[in-house]
Amino acid sequence: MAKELAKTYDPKGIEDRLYEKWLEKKYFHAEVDHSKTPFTIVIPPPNITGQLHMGHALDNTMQDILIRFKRMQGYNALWQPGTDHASIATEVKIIEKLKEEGIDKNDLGREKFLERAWDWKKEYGGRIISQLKKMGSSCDWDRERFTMDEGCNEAVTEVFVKMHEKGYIYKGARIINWCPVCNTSISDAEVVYEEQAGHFWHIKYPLIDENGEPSKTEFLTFATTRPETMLGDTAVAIHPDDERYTHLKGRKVMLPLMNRIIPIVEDTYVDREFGTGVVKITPAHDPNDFEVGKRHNLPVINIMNDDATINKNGGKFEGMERYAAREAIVKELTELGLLVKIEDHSHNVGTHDRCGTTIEPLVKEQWFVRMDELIKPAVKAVKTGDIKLIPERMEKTYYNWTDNIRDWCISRQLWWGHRIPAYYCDNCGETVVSKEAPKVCPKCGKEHFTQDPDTLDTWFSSALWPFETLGWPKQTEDLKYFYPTDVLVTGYDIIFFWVIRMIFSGFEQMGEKPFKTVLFHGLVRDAQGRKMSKSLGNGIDPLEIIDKYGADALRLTLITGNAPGNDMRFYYERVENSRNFANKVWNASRFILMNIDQAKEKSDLTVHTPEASDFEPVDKWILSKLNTLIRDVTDNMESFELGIAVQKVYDFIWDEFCDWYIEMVKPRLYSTDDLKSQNAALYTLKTVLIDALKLLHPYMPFITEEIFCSLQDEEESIMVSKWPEYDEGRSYQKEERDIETIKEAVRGIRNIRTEMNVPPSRKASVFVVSSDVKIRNTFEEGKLFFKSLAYANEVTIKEDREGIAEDAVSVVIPGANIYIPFAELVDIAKELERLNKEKERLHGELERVNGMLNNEKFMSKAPESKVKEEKEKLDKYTQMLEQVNERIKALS
RNA sequence: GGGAUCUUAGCUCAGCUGGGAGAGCAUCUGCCUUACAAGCAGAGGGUCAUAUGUUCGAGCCCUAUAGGUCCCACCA
Repeated sequence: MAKELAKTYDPKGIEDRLYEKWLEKKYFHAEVDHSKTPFTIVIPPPNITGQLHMGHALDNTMQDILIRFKRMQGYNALWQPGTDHASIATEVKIIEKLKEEGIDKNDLGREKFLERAWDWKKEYGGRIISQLKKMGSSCDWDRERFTMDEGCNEAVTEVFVKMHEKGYIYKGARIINWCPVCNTSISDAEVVYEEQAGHFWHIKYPLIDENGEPSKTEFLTFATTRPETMLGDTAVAIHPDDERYTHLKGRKVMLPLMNRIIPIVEDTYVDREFGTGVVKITPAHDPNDFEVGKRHNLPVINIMNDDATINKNGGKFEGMERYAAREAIVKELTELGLLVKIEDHSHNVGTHDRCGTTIEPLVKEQWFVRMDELIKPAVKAVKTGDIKLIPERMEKTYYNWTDNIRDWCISRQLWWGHRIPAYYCDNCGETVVSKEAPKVCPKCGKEHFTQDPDTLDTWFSSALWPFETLGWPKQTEDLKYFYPTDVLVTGYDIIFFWVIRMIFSGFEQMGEKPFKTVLFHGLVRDAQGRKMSKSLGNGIDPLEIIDKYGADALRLTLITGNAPGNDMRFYYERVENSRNFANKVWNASRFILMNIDQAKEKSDLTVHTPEASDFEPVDKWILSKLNTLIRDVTDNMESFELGIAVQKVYDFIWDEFCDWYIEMVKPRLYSTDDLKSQNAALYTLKTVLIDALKLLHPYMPFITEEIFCSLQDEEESIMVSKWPEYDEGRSYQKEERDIETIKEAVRGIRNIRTEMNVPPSRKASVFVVSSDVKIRNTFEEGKLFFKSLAYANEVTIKEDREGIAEDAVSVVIPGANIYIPFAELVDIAKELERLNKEKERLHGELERVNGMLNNEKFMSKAPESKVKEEKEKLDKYTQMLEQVNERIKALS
């Protein structure tokens, strides 16, 4: 006995209850099973500081769709979940929280700070997980991991030590990006450039004359956007071929304010066309200058402290904040008459992606990963198609990065993260990189070591995510079975941070790609197309949407109306539409359940598999349509066209199934005359519904499960049911054509009635006239439909139009004329006008078809099937035109 | 400077390998038809940015132009 369903679909309560059930039944859990093919997805681990936002909602919906689809297809589907410690993001949050309590990070000390961090993790780390569950995510929660859990720590140390041994990881003093607010180095990928309005200060340095004194008349003028860096200038550069400055070769200039004599060097880095063709060189504070400095053996003078104040190398400016120093320096230069002019200048300024602070390029000792060799297999994998990126254009973005790869700065001056396994001998300073602290120094034999205080870039551990979560460095069965994973689903915005790093790490550590396919999605933007952000306050909370419309509606909204990899706009009308669809599915199901129950009550009919002969054409029509749908949807999903696939299911359920099939079978359900026919109708309704629900389940897991359970007598779950398969034997071409003909006739009649302003309450006789016996048979079988769908009270099918009122309204469809005589209708002029319009349309069609068929080139070059198609159209339109002409003649 | 991408109905967007332009929302007209008014039946609305080419045939492919968005580089 089926359960009673509520009148409108209310997801509240239902969703949580079903999710609990799934968890209890362990449907999400995957174990190694060699009788099945694995299908694996690792989740992009959300930050423990995180709250679920629309980006997560989209990302996880896509993954859940794929996992549920593959699970139903019989794969051993594993969705590996977990969270990311998110080094800097979390550290910043904790510092903020400490600040509220009036505590300074440094006063607290490293150990206590880390205690607080772990407390934070305990408190908030689970929050996003519970939010993912609200989305319906079918992750294997028994396998939940954390990038700083024991196994991941082990993996990170293993990789660091191994790569150091191979020379891929090295320590060196190089120019790095420094965030003076976060007090740490950051990688190139973490720098975002912002167009800012600034100035160009044209400054001149006095040349040194033959007496070794600064000249009062000879100067060298150049322009800079950061005058304060002059304190660290160690040269001025010109282009070797610049004729304007040939006479200056080998000479020196006086660095004002510092009173330091610095050389003029020649370097092709200088662009002669730009500015005055002269560049001041500050090796310690500019990446390009650093390179120039290396080429000319220039000293590197660091003038800045870590907090971006001027240090002791800045002379009297020591202690000043960088911008204050800039002002003071410009002022002094002006007083000295060395400032030539100030221009407005807009330029790109590097800022820290976390905090927006302008970064300072500084020379510091840091740990780096050498990239040139590592990247090679990662490039090859994409080039050869071993790893597929969807959409394909992402490959260009990928190569753009790999072609210009630079060494990766991985050390961070932070506390929350994996501490670098490098130890320094307290006695002789020897560096030892090893999994554990060394007992004695290999160099001096002394015992005391201090571990490097720095931690690793958070992406260093997430780069290992696809295999560390499966047990690596242990050679587990899980690893052998589930690796490489199948699909990675993520936003295109972290292709450099994460995707590329996972790929080269996979090849380096595992000797195998981490995943076969990367499915990229875009950003979810607000209704105006702006990025959702905290500062704008335009973010929409997915949990609020779930609360109001249900997780299914949210999921459907996020997955439709958007091409892969494109950004999408989120607005409420779209969610409402999804919610309405959920309700549509709900009510169609309710209707079917009601009728199954009523058949039982009234006729003691239990729905069962009918005899083949019990099926009516309309049953075969919808079964055939469903069959095609199954094939198309499966194809689309297998090629990751998730939005297209669900759109087809949507259209099928709403248009074909609800608006046509259900309406067409109603008379059979309401009459108890023919139980065989009624059974066939009920059986078809139920079968089609169940398969449609299955196709829909990956997208809308909750509502489909709820209905599925109501339809099944035994306790089951749709999520472990079998994915429908295309069945050659269920393709009914003739019935498809016949029902389409009837639909066309019904639509024609409805159309005309509306045009004639005939109210639905006004029933009319309908005559179908066709000289073709096959068409007459089709209509004979479909007679009933005109009564229920086209307001007919009587339907007559005839070979000719004898006996039908002259002034009857008519609809011309291919192969038949349909007449509706209205007693008082008589606007013949209007009817003629309509027929003439139709005639014109048909003329147009014929013109087009004839154009093609009379074109020799078309006939010789177009594929046969296309020619045949057009010939059939020619016949059809010719015939229809004749019919219309006849009518016009009769009425004129 | 390099690259990607977009320009399709009033709005937001689909349109997969070239073969008669679609959806949702909005608008207009009828309907409380016993699953659903979160619904049903209909209607209007598009020289698919512009220009060239390739092709029997172009929204789709080539080239150019205009405008928008984004990514990378960072000329001090």
